[in-house]
Amino acid sequence: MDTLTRLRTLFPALQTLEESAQRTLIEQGSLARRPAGTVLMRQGEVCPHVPLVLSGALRVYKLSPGGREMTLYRAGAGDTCLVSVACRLTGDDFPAIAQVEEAAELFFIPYAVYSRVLDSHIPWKDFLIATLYKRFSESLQVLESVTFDRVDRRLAAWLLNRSEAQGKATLSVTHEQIAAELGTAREVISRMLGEMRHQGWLELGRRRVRILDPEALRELSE
Amino acid sequence: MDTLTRLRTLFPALQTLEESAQRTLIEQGSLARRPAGTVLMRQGEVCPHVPLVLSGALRVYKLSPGGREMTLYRAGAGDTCLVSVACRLTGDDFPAIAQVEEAAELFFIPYAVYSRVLDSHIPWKDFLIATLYKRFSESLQVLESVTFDRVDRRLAAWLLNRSEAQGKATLSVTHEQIAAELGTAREVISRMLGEMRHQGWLELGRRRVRILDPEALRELSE
DNA sequence: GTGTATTATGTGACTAAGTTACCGAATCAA
DNA sequence: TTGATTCGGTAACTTAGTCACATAATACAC
Repeated sequence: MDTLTRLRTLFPALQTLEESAQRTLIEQGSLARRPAGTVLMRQGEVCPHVPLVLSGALRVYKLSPGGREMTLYRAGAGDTCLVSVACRLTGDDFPAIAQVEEAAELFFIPYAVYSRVLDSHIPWKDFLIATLYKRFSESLQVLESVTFDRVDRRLAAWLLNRSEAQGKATLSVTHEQIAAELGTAREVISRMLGEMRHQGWLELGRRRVRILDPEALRELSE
Repeated sequence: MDTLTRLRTLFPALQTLEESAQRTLIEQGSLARRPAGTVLMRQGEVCPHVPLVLSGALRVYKLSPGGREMTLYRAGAGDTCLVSVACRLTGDDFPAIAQVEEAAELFFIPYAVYSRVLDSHIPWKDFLIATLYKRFSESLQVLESVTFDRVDRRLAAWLLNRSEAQGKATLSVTHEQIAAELGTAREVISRMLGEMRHQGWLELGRRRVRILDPEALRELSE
C-alpha cells in the first residue's frame, strides 16, 4: 500500500483535504523508520516538523531530576505526537520525553507545509482537539491514581492489564520497567512483587512475572 | 460595557466572526451570575451549553473516593470551561469537578448554537486547542510535582506563590484548603506548618499563616 | 453575655511508600 | 572463561498518609 493511502486510512481527517493539498503533503513530507529506543523529543527541544505515527509505538514519559520515570501515555498508528505539535502552538517547551518503544514508521510533515496545508483545515483541527483531549484525560487518570491510590493496587491493576493485553499469564518485564510505568521506585516494586509471590499470587524470575492467581489480583485492585 | 463588547474583548477569537454570527451568539446565549461555591459540573454530568467566563474564578479539582481533593487548575475571565466543552467533544464523562471560587459571570452558549456558529470557525478552534494545551501542561506540572517532589518543598513553594500573588505576607487560609491544593492530607500540612513555625519561618493563627522568613522558604523550595 | 454547636488545629501511634546502601546472582561480551 | 553489566533482594531509615482522638477558636442562638 502506498504511503498516501496509509495516511488517509489512519488519519481520516486528511481525506477531506483537497487532492492538491494531499499531494503537497506527500511530496514535501518524508517517511522515516526509527528503531526501538530512539528518543524523538527531549525536554525543551523544538521539533521542525509534525510527526504522524504510521506503525509501531511511542512512549511519552516524565523524567525526574533524581532519574525516576513515569509513563504518561503511548502513541501508536493513527496518532500524532503531541509533544512536537503542541510546543509549536504555544512556543513552550514540552515538559516530557517521547521515545520509540516498538520500531516505528513516522511521517514527518515540515512545519512550513503544515502551516500552509493543514492549519486552516477544520477536520484536522478537530482531530487535534480530540487528541489533546484524550491525552489530557489520560494524564488526569494517571494523576488520580498516583495521588489517591495505593501502589499495591496500582501494581495489581497494571499486571492484570498487561497480561490481558498480551493474552499471556507470563510477562516479560523488569521490576525497573514496572516502576517507570507506575512512577515509583524499583525497590518498592520488588518488595511488593515479593509479597505477592509470598501470597502465592505470582511466580517470579529474572525479567519474568507469571500470574498464578489473577482473581486475587483483581480483588486487590477492585 | 455591553455583553457583546466584553465577550469580544475577552475572547479575541470571536472578533473574526461575521457580524450576523456574533448577533446570533448574543441573542441565543445568556449571561448568568453564580455565587462562590456553586458547583458547575460534577463528575459525569453533561452540560447543555458552552460556558465562557467573563469574570470571577472557577476551580477545577479532582475528588478521591476517600474525600481528598486536589486542585488541577483555575479558570478566570477569558477562559472557557473545558470541563463542559470537552465532554461534548468525545462523549466521555469529564472526570473532575468545576466549582465557582469567586462569584462569577458566565456566558452560556447553547450547544446547538455553538455547533452552528462556532464549530467551523478556525480562530475559535485555535483558541480551544491553545486552552486544551494549557490545561494539559498545567496538569502535567501538577503530576510532576506530586510524583517527584517532597511535600515540604511543594508547601513552601505554594506559600510563597500565594503570598506573592496577593502581595501580602499574611495568608488567610485553612490547613484543609492548603491540603486540597496540594492533594495531601490536612494532618500532613498541619505538621509541616508546625515544623516551619518551630524553625521561626512562619507565624500561625486560626485561618492565618504569616510568612516571617520568605528566604528560608525559597531555599527549601529551591 | 452565655452556653452550645461548629469549625479549625494539634498530636500520637501506626501503616505505606520512598531512599540509601549494600549484596549476590544471572547474563552478556570479549 | 572472565570481567562487566544488568537485575533482583534486602535491611535500615526517612517521609508521607491514616486513624483516632483532644483541644481551641469562632459563630450563633437565645
